[in-house]
Amino acid sequence: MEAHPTLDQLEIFLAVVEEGGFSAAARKLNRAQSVISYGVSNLEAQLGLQLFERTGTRQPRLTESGASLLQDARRMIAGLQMLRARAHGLAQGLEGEVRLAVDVLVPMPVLTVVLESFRTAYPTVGVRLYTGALGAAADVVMRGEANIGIVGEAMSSLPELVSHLVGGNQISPVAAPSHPLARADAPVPKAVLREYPQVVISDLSRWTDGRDFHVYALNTWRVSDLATKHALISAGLGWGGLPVWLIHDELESGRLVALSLEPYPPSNYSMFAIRRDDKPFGPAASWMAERFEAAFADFSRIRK
Amino acid sequence: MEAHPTLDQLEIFLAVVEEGGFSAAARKLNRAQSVISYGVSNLEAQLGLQLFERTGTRQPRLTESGASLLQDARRMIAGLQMLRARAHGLAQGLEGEVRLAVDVLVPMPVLTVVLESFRTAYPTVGVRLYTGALGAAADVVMRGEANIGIVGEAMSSLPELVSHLVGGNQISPVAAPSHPLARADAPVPKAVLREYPQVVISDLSRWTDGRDFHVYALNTWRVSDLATKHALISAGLGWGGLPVWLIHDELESGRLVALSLEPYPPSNYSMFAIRRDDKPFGPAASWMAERFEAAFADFSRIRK
DNA sequence: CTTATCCAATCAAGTTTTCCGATAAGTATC
DNA sequence: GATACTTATCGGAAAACTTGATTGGATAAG
Repeated sequence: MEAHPTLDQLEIFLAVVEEGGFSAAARKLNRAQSVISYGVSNLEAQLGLQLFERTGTRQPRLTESGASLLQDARRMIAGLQMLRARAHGLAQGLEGEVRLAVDVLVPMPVLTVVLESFRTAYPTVGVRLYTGALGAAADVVMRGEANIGIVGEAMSSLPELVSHLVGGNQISPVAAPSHPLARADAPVPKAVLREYPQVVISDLSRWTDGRDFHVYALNTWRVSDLATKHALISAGLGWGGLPVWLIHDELESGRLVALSLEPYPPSNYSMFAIRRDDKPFGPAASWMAERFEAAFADFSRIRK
Repeated sequence: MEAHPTLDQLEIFLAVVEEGGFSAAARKLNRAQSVISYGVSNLEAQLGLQLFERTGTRQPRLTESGASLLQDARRMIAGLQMLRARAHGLAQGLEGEVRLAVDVLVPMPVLTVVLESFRTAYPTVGVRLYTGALGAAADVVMRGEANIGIVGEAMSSLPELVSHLVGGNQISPVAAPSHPLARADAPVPKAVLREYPQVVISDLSRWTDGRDFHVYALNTWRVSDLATKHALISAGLGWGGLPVWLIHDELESGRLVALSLEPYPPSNYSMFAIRRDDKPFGPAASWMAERFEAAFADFSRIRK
C-alpha cells in the first residue's frame, strides 16, 4: 500500500500491451520472460487490481481497468522521456529555456515561422515571449529578463549590447483614402506635413525616453501598440508609418494609401538580434537568431 | 546511461527542493538522511548533470538545470498520484470512464453544471460525451456505446432500457414576429396550422424511424440539430417547437413569439435518465444520474 | 575563540529486491 | 497427439537499497 508503482513496471506494462504478450514484451525489452511476469504481477498487487485477463488464453487481454490505466501509464512514460531528453540537452549545454523579446515591428509571419521551427528543433527548450514597442523589447534584454531580442536599429547600438543584423522591414507612411494627405500633391513638403496629426507609437522605457523617430507633426496621437496605431490610421484620424507586411492587402484594395512625403520616404527599417555582451547565446538561442535571419530573408523574398 | 531515473528519486528531488535541504527532506519522507544523499547523487549521475549547488554552503541551492527539470519532476509525480488515485477508484469498483449521451433538448446550463460538479467529485473518472437529437442519443445507449443517456419521454419506454425521470423541459411552439401565425387569431386550429411550413428535427436512428412527434404541417423543413432549427425559425422560414430555456431572452425581447395552437399547446417534455437493463450503473454513473435530477430541479426553480 | 549544532557525504554491513535460467503447466495449431 | 508457443513459479545469484555511524565543514551562540 505504501509502495509506489515503478517506472520500470509501467514500461513493462506498456510493452506487454503494445506487443500483445508477455514473452513478446520480454523480447522487446531484452529481459528474461520471468521479469515480465514478475513485474506485471507486482504492479497488479500494488494497484490492487487486475490489468490483464489471462484465463489460459494464448494472448492476455487488457481488462477495462487496465485500459483506463494504460493512458496514465503512457503519460508517465512520455513524461519520463521528456525529462530524459531535457536532461540530455542540458547536460550538453543546451539552455532549459530561451526568453525572447521581440519588437512589435517584427512581422508576425516571421515570428510564428521561427517559433514553430524552433519547437520542432528544440522540443525540450521552453520559450518565453515578451513583446514591446521600440525601446521596450531592448529594455527587457538590458535588464537580463530576456536573453535574446529582435529590435530595430536605434536600439541595437547601446554599448552593453551585442547586435547582429537579421533582416529588414519596409515601413511606409500611410493614411486612409479619405485623409487630405492622400489626395495632396506629391511629394508633400515638411511644412505642410506638420499641420496634420500624426499617429506615433510611444514607448515608456528609459532607453528611448524623449527620443522620437520620424515625428514631424506638431500634433500627435501617442499610442502604445501597433494594433491601435493601425486602427487609428485606418479610421482616418491621422497618418503615420506602418510596416508594409501588415497593410499589404489594404494597400492593394485601396483601404489605405501610401503617402509620398518629402522628409519621410518609404524606408527599410533594419532589425537586429541583440544580446547583452556579458550573456553569450547558448546553442538554442544562437540557432534561433540564425533562424530569424533566414525567416526574414524568406519573408522579403516572398513579398517581392 | 541505460538506467532510468526512478520515481523514488524524483520524489526525493522534490522533497529536497520543497524542504530546502537534504536532512529536512529525510525527515519529511521518514527515511535515513543517507538515502537522500544517495538518491540525489544517483539521480545526478543518471541525468549526467548537477541538480544542486552545494559548495559547502548550509542550504543546497538548485542549479539552473535543476530548476528546469523540477517542472518535469513535478509533472511526473502529479501523474503518478493521478494514476494511483484512478487505480484506487477502479479497485473500489469505480468506472474508469462514463460515456454519456444527451439529447439536444437537455438545457446546456444543466449539462455544464452536472459535468463540472462531476469533474470535482470524480476527478479520476473520464467523461465521453455524445449528443444527438431524439432517437440518436438513445440509440447510442442501446448499442452500448454510452452507458448513461438523458433523453426524452418517447425514447425511454423501449423494453431493453431502464429509465428514471430526472426532470422536465418546457417546449413551446414559436415563430418569428414577422410570421403570419404570430399575428393570427389564437388559438390556431389544426386545419389552418397545416398550411404553414414547420421546422422539424429529424433523426436518422432506427428507433424513431418514420415516427413523428407534433408534426402537423404538410410542408416541413427537416433539420438535424437544434441550432439550425433555431436559426430557421428565427429567420422566419417556418414555425416549430423550441425549448423555452433556449429562447427565453428572445421571447422577452419579442424577437420570437410564442404561438397559441389548438393541437399543440406549450407542453412539458419530460426527460429521463436511461441505461440498458443488462448494464447497471457504476457508482459514478448513478451519481451522475442523481445530479442530473438535482440540476434539472434547480434549473426549473430558477426559471420560475 | 570555543563550543554546540546542524548539515551533507561517505562507508560498512545487513536486508531486500530484482534478475536470470530452468522448469512446470497450459493452450493453440498442425 | 506432437509441437511450438505461451504464462507462472522457484531457487540461487547479483544488484540495489537501507541503515546507522562517522567525518569534515559551516553557522550560530556563548
